[in-house]
Amino acid sequence: MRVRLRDLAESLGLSVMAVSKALHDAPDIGAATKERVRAEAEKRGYWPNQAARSLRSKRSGLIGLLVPDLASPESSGIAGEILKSAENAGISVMVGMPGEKKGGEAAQVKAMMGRGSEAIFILPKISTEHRSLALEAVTQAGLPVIFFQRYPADVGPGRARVSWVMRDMGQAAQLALDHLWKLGHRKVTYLGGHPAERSHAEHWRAVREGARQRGMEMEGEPIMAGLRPEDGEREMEKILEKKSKPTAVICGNDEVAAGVARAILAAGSKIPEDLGVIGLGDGELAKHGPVPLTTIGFSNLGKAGFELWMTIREGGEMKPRVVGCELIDRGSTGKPGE
Amino acid sequence: MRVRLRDLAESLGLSVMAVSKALHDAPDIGAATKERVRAEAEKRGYWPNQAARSLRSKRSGLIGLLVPDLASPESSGIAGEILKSAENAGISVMVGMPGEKKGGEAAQVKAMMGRGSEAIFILPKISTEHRSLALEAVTQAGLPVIFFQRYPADVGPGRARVSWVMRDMGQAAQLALDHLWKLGHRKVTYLGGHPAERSHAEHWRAVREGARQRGMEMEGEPIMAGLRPEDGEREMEKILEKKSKPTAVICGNDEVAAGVARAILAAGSKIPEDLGVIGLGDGELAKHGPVPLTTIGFSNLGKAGFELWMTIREGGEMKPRVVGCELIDRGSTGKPGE
DNA sequence: CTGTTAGCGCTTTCAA
DNA sequence: TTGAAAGCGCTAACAG
Repeated sequence: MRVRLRDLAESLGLSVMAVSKALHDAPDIGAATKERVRAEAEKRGYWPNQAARSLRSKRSGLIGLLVPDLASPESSGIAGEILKSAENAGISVMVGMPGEKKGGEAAQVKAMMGRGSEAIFILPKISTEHRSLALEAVTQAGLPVIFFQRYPADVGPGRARVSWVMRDMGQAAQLALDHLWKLGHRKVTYLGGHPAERSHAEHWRAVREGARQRGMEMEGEPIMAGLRPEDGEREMEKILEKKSKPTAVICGNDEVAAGVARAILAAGSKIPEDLGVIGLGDGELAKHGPVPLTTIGFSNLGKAGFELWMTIREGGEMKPRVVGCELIDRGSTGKPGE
Repeated sequence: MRVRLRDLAESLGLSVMAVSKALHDAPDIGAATKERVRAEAEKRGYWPNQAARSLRSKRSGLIGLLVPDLASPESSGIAGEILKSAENAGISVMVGMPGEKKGGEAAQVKAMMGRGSEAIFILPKISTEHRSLALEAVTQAGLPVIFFQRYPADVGPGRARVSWVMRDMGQAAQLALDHLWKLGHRKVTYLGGHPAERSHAEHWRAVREGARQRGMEMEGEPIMAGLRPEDGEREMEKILEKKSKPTAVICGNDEVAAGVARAILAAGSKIPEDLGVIGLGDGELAKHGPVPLTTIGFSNLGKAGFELWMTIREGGEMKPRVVGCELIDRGSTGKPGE
């Protein structure tokens, strides 16, 4: 932290205020002066002390982002989208990854608010129960909160300054079913995720409804046994031992689908000839896992959330948003029994 | 930003200073007073304004982290390790992901310094040429910089306040070669990454040297054609068309190895019976890619870097560090020709 | 068009 | 063991 406004002011023979205004391109400063100031600032390598700035003014140009981890493609993907949007808008981001330590989330949120964050973005963990503590502190302080992908059960649209962006799981289900239906599949199994997880429950429900409407048979109960590849692998092994088998498996995410694919190949069956697999998310494993996966890709959730906040910041509405999706055919689905 | 020290002071009938000291557990405040202050702070939900604090004191408890992206398992992994270490130490982290925009890096670094960052952590992009600009600004400000994984060519240990943590690529090469040698492989191919990339060049060099020492034959030129799965896939297809083939392929990272594995399977060959594959990094694709990969796992680089900084912060040396590795056998290697 | 005054919330320094 | 004074670098509000 070297050069201050005062240093510039002194060497230019101006007041601190004039320099500040010039750098902010205020309308009441002469063009010639502005130019002189800018040149000097450039020459001496000035950059503003944001701590001092946000102590004084309301806008800090800083947001806080809470992530559960960065290992899963889901969270690192969304986090990356947010960081990119933030850079384009000239906004800085503090990132916190609270561990299991009790009160860790609240502590991180307080640190973010203490540094002047204008909003808190939260990528919740799957279990969203104990979220409320952190949320309490934030909303009490009057900061807007944006949730991504899921949100705790106890917040409703009535709650002050809380909003969220979600993926359209209903559309995702329809796309998958349409695709399979057109190929000729009439019997499918659902292999999903965490039942307490609203978006996954919704996905499953939409698949079941959509299948019923089309007159498609759902083989077996929905299997909600986790979202990791090993979960998919384990459950698929069980399915393969049964007499009655589906012709395709709709998965709750790409990781489960990767595990499913591995189990199918390990059993000596072929994809898509013997069994079709369809993922969700278009992540790394959909492209480079056991087989290239037909999957559902969503449009940019992080960007949508960031834009939602920008709207709110300018006084706009807090209405939650839903982003759409498209089917990406990589050949892990085909006509059944071919 | 609600309750201030002043508010606490007023309701407790103390001075602002007494409250500040009590919360900092200063030695010159009575135990009873401390307790009263803490209780009140808790009750009213006080948390400090860090902007004001770092305006006054030297230690801000904030660091800046620059990442090239979060999509690759490499960068998101290290970033996650850093965030976790930071949480444990009660340090906040600003994260920037500069895009291609010119001057983006420098701008982000300035924003970090402007908010009082005590250090800048950099996960460089593969091409480290134009790094110097950002670096210039930081070192000029006297902040320590820690590089992860690679560092620009123009910084040496002589340079003030710059250090780095690296992976021991030599050891990684030795582990891979030992493993293959013991299994009976006598002819291997190297399929690596970016030649301008110091650590990958070093890996390749160590593999070549190690092979020579053991009397192992290197089949073909080292192939440095990229680090993505599609690069590995494409190059492996070429190798498979040749007459003279190796019995195992040593890859520059897990992603390349995943591509290699896919090409081998696509050609109808078996892993490890027809061809062994060995990765590097123990990432997601090593566990859940086309086949489970035998690979080299490194110990926690992010943590090592964070600890290096903590040492420096307490006045310790800036000596760069190197972290070790171990072989993880997941069965993509076996006896040749079996 | 440019400058002055005041003060954001905290901590450093020094006095009581 | 506690408190008063001063000021970190910046900007809102108002004068000139």
